[in-house]
Amino acid sequence: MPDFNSIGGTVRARAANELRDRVLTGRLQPGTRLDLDEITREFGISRTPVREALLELSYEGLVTVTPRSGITVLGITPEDAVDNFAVLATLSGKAAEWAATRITKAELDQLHVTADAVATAEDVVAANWRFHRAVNLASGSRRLLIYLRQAVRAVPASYFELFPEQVRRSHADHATLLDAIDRGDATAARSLAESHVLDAGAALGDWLRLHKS
Amino acid sequence: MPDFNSIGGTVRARAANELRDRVLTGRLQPGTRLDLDEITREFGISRTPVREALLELSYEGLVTVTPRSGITVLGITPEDAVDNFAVLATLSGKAAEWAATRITKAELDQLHVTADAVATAEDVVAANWRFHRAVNLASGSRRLLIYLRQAVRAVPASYFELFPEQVRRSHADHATLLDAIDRGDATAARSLAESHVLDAGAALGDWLRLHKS
DNA sequence: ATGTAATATCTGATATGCCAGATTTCAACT
DNA sequence: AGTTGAAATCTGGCATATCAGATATTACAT
Repeated sequence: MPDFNSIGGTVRARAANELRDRVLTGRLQPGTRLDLDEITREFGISRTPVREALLELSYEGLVTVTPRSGITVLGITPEDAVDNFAVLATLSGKAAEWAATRITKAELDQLHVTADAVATAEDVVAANWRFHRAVNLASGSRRLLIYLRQAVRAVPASYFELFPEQVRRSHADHATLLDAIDRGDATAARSLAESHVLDAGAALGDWLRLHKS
Repeated sequence: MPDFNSIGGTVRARAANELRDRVLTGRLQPGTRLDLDEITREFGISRTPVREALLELSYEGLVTVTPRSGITVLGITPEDAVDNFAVLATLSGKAAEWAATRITKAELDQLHVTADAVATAEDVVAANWRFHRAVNLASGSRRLLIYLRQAVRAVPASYFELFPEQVRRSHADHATLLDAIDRGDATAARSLAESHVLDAGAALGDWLRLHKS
């Protein structure tokens, strides 16, 4: 159990992260009724931050908050997780499309550096992350970034444990995507990015099928 | 000013709607610092629901809440609005794609009825709304619906005042989209839905350019 | 004058108490 | 036994007070 009173950030944010993780990993099963006061006691904090954390999760579609009635875990089924990854793929495609036309010279140079770093990085997952983030940022769309962030948050954290394999396998994808952005080929960039992320989603699907008890 | 204590729904939800509308219509300009207590006084409610409403807006990217420092309006520029519509178009495309393959017989029948209703409806905007909503629901993706809802919320309400024109003009689009779904042609459905919504976004762009003083 | 550190202040974050709508219980009635 | 409705209860919503981090101010030293 995390210590909600000594780490940085707001208490609400930490409660939200912890609860989100529990839902995404299935430790909180769909249909479970949540007791606000119980969470309050467990976390050793007051009701307000817990309540606000759960409201945040409700905006993300992970729980339902029925006014003066109760809070229920909606959860995320394996199908939901795959669906969510498909949406993430779609959004990533749009980001790459825009990046191809809107990217600045400076951003492009930096993107090349970031891409090269993936190959030699200690932490491949983190490096891969930075590459995709750089592409997304290059889209220059504040709105798109909002939706991307939310879609990423709904990916079960445990998936990333097997991600290194996936990252290495998809190394060539990055090169072709970067090339498309270099050429300013928006259509190709979109299509490449979308199928690239979709592949990662398929890997998640395989993993979930293997792990369903 | 709305009466926050007599209408239905939670006080927080009404405060959020009012504040969101003010941001989207530009009555609250980007960069404006918000005073929690001032809003509290204006709305005649306490700080908790106002605070939670603003947190909600922060998740939508409309304001930034800096812990123990201040709340600032991020707002949505005309470019953001068009971008947002493009994202909405992308998501709608995905919804149509899935609908084409996943729709049930019953849903398909109902969709035809809903589509026909647009032509004869009193309130074309609402009827058009129901059609698109029906397509989105037919996608069968809970996750996608979450993102669609959020993208729709970021569309300036005032845009819908000129929407009847737009709806009538795009009537033929619905027919071809419905046909694609009938045939189970996912690729066509996606492409048609996306460009259809994109057209509406272009109309919004034109309108914004005309109205920028 | 300028940089710096102590302090006053400002602002949201959190804790707590009370309230009201929703739900359940249970008893009176048919 | 089935139905209805009133009361008890359960649950989150809202109000309010206090707290703590961030920021601005000011006084002091250089």
